[in-house]
Amino acid sequence: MQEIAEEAGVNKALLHYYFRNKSRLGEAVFRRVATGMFARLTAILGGDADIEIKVTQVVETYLSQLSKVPYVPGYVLSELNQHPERSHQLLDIVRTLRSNPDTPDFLGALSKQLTRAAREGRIRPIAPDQFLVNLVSLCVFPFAARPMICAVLQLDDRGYERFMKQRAATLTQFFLDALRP
Amino acid sequence: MQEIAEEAGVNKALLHYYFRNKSRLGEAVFRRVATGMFARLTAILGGDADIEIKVTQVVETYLSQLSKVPYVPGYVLSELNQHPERSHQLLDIVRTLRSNPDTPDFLGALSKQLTRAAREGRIRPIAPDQFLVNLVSLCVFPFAARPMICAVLQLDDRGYERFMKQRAATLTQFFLDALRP
DNA sequence: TTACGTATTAACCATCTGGTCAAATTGTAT
DNA sequence: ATACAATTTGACCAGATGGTTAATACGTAA
Repeated sequence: MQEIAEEAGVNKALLHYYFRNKSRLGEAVFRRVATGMFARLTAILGGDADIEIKVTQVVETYLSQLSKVPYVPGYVLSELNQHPERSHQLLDIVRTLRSNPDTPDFLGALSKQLTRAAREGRIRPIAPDQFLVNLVSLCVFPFAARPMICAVLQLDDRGYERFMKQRAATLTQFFLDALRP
Repeated sequence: MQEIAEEAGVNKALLHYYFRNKSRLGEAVFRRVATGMFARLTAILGGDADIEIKVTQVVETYLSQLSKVPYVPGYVLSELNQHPERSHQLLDIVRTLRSNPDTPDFLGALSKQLTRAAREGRIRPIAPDQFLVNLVSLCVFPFAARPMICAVLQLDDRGYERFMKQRAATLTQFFLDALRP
């Protein structure tokens, strides 16, 4: 709390005045960050664009958005793994996202879209859950695991940057290739 | 330290006797866990099996191995994101893995294998870095992000279990489909 | 100006935490 | 049995940490 107060140029007691205690402050931060991380995803997937368009948009949005706040995935994952109560909060966030904007049931919409496209022979059949997790894994993991990737691939900062640039150029095609019938 | 000592059924001072201080203890734990996480990966990828076989083996090995210690990815990622010094340690671990066993330069081997298979028209061309990160993302992320997945997909423990079972049955094919020429 | 609610701070407290040390216990070679 | 090193412990300490409170500064409507 002391550290945070200093960083904010403010007295420690003021933090308690606004957030009551440390765990509530942590909750508020998590809520804000996690919401930002999921908002655009559900918005895109809940829309009515073609599945190929959606994939393209998700990849581009995530890679460019997270490039600006690369610490987000690592933070959210750490938080989720270390404080079980965050799971409930995330559930709440997802529920809010689902009701508030114009994305009533993005998972249901996605599901129908996938089965229809498969029936028409435009893509291979795939369970919507697996589709979603595959897509998000490929986009988010490289940010959360940056130090791991740099170590294994022996990249410095510039090397990682190059790697991510190449990724932005190839990931969409990779994913769509996997869906090809 | 107190908590750890109790869990180990031992006096707190004994931990300091063996590990000197908390950060060294953390280092030792990280070293052991991270080594276990990467050993099999480099062993498989450094071998001389066909690329399709390697993919199959990595997926199967990771999904079954991590199912037994599902906290590992989350722990390693958290550790890496919160303590920058872990990056150096991981680099050290990777270096050790690379020299000790019979996997001298698994990345170079993989690279040659991929370009050759692409030249022969057996797979699409793909950069080895992207290949590796794609594969690991798809395997590891679902463990690290379990709470996230459960929240978004609204799964309870049994639902997650079903999801991972289905994943084990479909992931290899998904990845190989992406490589199809 | 006064009055009053909001915002902000300094000082303080209880507790927790990592770490140390001297003493005690155990193992073992002679 | 003795000597000596390795192991294990209880007691203690200094500093850090989350949290509280009473007092002060600030904005603003009457």
